[in-house]
Amino acid sequence: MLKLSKLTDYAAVIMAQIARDPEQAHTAAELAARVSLPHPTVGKTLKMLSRSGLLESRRGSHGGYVLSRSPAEITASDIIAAIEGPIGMTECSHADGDCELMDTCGVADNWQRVSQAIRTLLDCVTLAHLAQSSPLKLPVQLPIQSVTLPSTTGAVREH
Amino acid sequence: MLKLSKLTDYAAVIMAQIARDPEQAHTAAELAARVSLPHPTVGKTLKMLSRSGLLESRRGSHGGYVLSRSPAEITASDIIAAIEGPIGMTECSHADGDCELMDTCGVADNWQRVSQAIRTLLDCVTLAHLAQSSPLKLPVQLPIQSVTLPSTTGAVREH
DNA sequence: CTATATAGGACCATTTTAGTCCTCTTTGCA
DNA sequence: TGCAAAGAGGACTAAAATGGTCCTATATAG
Repeated sequence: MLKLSKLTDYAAVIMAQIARDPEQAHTAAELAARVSLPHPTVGKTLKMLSRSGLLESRRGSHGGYVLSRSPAEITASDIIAAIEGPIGMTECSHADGDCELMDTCGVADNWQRVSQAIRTLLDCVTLAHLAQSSPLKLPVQLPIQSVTLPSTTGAVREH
Repeated sequence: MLKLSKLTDYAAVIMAQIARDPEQAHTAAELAARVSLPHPTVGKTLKMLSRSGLLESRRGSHGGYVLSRSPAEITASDIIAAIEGPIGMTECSHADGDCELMDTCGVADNWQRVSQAIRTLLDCVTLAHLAQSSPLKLPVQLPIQSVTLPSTTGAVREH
């Protein structure tokens, strides 16, 4: 499924909420209510986002969370990485992994390129994009079909 | 991590093996040896690939598996979907999902577009690409930076 | 008829994930 | 100065997904 974990999903929703009202500090309780999710869970998510430097927190009464950068400077990659760690499709895709199948694998290199492409794609999607409702137009949608891939007879196949 | 499951990983490696010698039928035992993975696991993976129509199987002695189409006509999407089901980053990304957060979410639409972009990307990568060792050049790598995104001040951010 | 394959599914162990809770610290304000 | 409102950190548990094995049935070649 190549799916995000639930927490990552929550994180995106929460970040978008904050992004829509970036001036004020938001408490976990407030966000939990807005997003209809249990307080402890939202709290946990916020802590993770904060630890990764995507949010700044202020403790004590009148505390809460604020974005640490503008929504246009926070990417989908950032959010995903904050919750799930480095983005990569395979074990070996974030270096120094000691996959014992290296020899027999024969696929690693190209998987890594695919991983890289996905990362690049996610780097292009900002929180500002996610938060707004207007359609986000991604570069891969049409142009990709016309790009020349390294020839392997037939190559691109349309769906 | 946005990671493939181990089985999907195996599937890719196994498919690549077969693709490199597409004329012959390959048995689970043979492939297991080539790929240094336990026979039962390889068997299970092959069954899944076969059930999804990516491989044809022949039973009985001298049986085994063959690709059901040419390597250029089998995509990374196909392989992933065979093992993990439909590709999508979020619950709601493959329609009819009844996510109760629909209202409060406000992010769904754009996530779906991102999912779609990834799908498209994976549709462009064929088994032929994966199996060969020469570098696969994907369209998103450089061009994306120069593409105009729907304006949200600043938009693309480089890493 | 027998040896060699796959088909299908049951089953279990392990890991990952989600979610909760408790205690400690910081901060604003009466 | 003391209290209430917040976050920080981490321990813990329950549930689900994953990986892996095994068993029985079926097909096929010789």
